[in-house]
Amino acid sequence: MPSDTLGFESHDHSSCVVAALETAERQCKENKAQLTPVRRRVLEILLESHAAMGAYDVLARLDAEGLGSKPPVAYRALGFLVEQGFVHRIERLNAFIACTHPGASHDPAFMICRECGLVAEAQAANLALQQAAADSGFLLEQTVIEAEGLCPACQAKGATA
Amino acid sequence: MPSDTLGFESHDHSSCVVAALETAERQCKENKAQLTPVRRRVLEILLESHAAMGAYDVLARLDAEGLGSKPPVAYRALGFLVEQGFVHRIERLNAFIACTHPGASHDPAFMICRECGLVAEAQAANLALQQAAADSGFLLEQTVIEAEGLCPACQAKGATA
DNA sequence: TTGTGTATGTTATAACATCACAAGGTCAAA
DNA sequence: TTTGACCTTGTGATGTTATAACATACACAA
Repeated sequence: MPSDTLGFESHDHSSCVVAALETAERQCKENKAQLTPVRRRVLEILLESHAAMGAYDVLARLDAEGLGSKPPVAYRALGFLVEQGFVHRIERLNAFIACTHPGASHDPAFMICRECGLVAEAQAANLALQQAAADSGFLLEQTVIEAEGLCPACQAKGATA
Repeated sequence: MPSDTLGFESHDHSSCVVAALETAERQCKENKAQLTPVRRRVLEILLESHAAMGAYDVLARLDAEGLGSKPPVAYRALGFLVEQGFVHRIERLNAFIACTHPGASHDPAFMICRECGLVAEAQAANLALQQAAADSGFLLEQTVIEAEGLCPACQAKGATA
């Protein structure tokens, strides 16, 4: 039973991958969206590591497997997965990460370790921001919340720079 | 007395520019940092419009004025201004914007109008995120909070797409 | 069988960002 | 006054991220 870290805690990774893929399959069926081989494979690749990956890293994997070699292939698949909510884009890193709880309601926040690159997903709606938006009449459609800092492991290692 | 919008409300723009420049000058003196001509001009350019500008837009202005034509010139000046806290980077837009209240304590949040591109800066510390970080042992150093939606004016215009 | 919609393949290019090295300027220690 | 340390700028080359535009293929229904 292999294990990895997620949300800075260890978890059963193989079952988490399987569950995420099943959820994606089910939700695509419901939405009449097609989880094609490329799209499915990209989701698998992102699920393998819970770290954020750049589009070109994903593309390199696809290329090695003969699934496509040109940027649009990766960007289209990633775009689809983001649309469906299976993958999130991390603006700060220009990178993508598989969603930790697909299907669940979504206003995700991310904690990014600047030392090891691990990214944890949290639910953290920003009430103060919602208040500020309401006060100024701004119609809030989507929010990006990304925190950078040190994960517990890297703090323990005494990393500072 | 010219006026422009900021935070989606109108304000006295010329006095706001002057005040921001004065604050920058003062703070640089205190920090023994040099507000060189290029750096000062970049800050002025960003202050002119309260919209976010890309590094290459800024560079085009510098080039037109004979202050530099190569990307590093713009990126260095912007990097300096961000470091000093006079300018913020908007990750979502890969763009930069002059700080609305330089000198004040900073954990800024931004509201970005997807229709007209106007950006308002708000103070909106995310308590839920701080709680989540504390719970998981993550040391939170910096947070990016960027909301996208429609500003009051664009809502009034009936913009939807 | 033809049209329509969705997905993919491919070329080219746009947009954003940094590296590496040279050159000038200021200022203080020698 | 010179030397060296440090900061800033100039510049060419390159690296990285992302999309436009157009062609092709395939599936399914009219």
